[in-house]
Amino acid sequence: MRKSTLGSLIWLRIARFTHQSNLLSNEFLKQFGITTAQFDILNQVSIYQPVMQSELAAKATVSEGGISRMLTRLEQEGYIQRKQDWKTKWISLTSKGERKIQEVFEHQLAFQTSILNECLTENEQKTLYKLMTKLQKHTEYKLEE
Amino acid sequence: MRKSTLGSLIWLRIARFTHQSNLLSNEFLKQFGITTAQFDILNQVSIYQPVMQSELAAKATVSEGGISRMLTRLEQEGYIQRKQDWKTKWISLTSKGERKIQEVFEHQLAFQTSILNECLTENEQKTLYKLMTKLQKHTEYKLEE
DNA sequence: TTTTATCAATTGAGTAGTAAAGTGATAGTA
DNA sequence: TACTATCACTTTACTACTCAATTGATAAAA
Repeated sequence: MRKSTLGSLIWLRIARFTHQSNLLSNEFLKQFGITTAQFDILNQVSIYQPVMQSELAAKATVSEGGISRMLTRLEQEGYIQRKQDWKTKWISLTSKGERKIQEVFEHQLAFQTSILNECLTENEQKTLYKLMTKLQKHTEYKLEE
Repeated sequence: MRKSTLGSLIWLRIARFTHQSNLLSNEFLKQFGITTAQFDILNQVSIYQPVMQSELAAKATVSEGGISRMLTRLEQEGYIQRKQDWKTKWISLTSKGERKIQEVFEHQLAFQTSILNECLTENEQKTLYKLMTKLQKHTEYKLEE
């Protein structure tokens, strides 16, 4: 039918996993009234706050337009605040956002950990982590070119 | 700061890789006048044609509403055709779609293969493929529950 | 001083994903 | 015959992503 290479098969597997895990994650996060994308942004903010929008966009590998709109929504819902300082808006979590991210993070962690533990041994996980790190760093480098 | 498990770190790595590889793929596919999502659908159609919409949605793990709109666009651009047979629409590629998918597939294959080859040895790729397959099959099973 | 460049953020148009409600034809049942 | 269920698909309303054009303020140059 159609010839493939090991590389393209890996690519396909990862794509499938990601798609499916996103469905699972979204379903899981629904109980917290938050989407996967929103969780990612809140998580980044909690790590780097106070952070300017453009920097946050780069950290989350999202376009500036995208971050602008997401933050507008997150601000409306009271999870983050934007402090305008000259032309820069400094983003940080509100206490509501702080509480939300803490709560979700605990559950999310348990959820992801259990899925991995259910199908891979600790050694396998170590190997997978090592290989995925190599691969991810490489695409990161490719993107910067 | 924030505690993590091996499982959650793997999850994060894969998410990052996927996000970045999507950016790369989209950029790459732009020269063929097609998006990543469209390529995925055309690829599935080429494998399973003639296929009904709902089945295609399941194969691509996309909602029925989503597939409906995507197919409308792909039909407008002349890549696929929908033949109504009672209440079912049978999807297949036009010759234009057939040519496009062939052309893109060759390049896409070379592109993905080279990225993997640039950072992992053949043995590492074999291991990664094995581990990712385990993980993906597991989430697939989880989704069906 | 006025003009121009630059920079951070926003906005507009387009694609893509979801859930949920709506369509329209057929099949089964009262 | 009429009523209801079901099924495949479409539509609507929403979030989220892209790129490209725009805004608005300040810094640098004429």
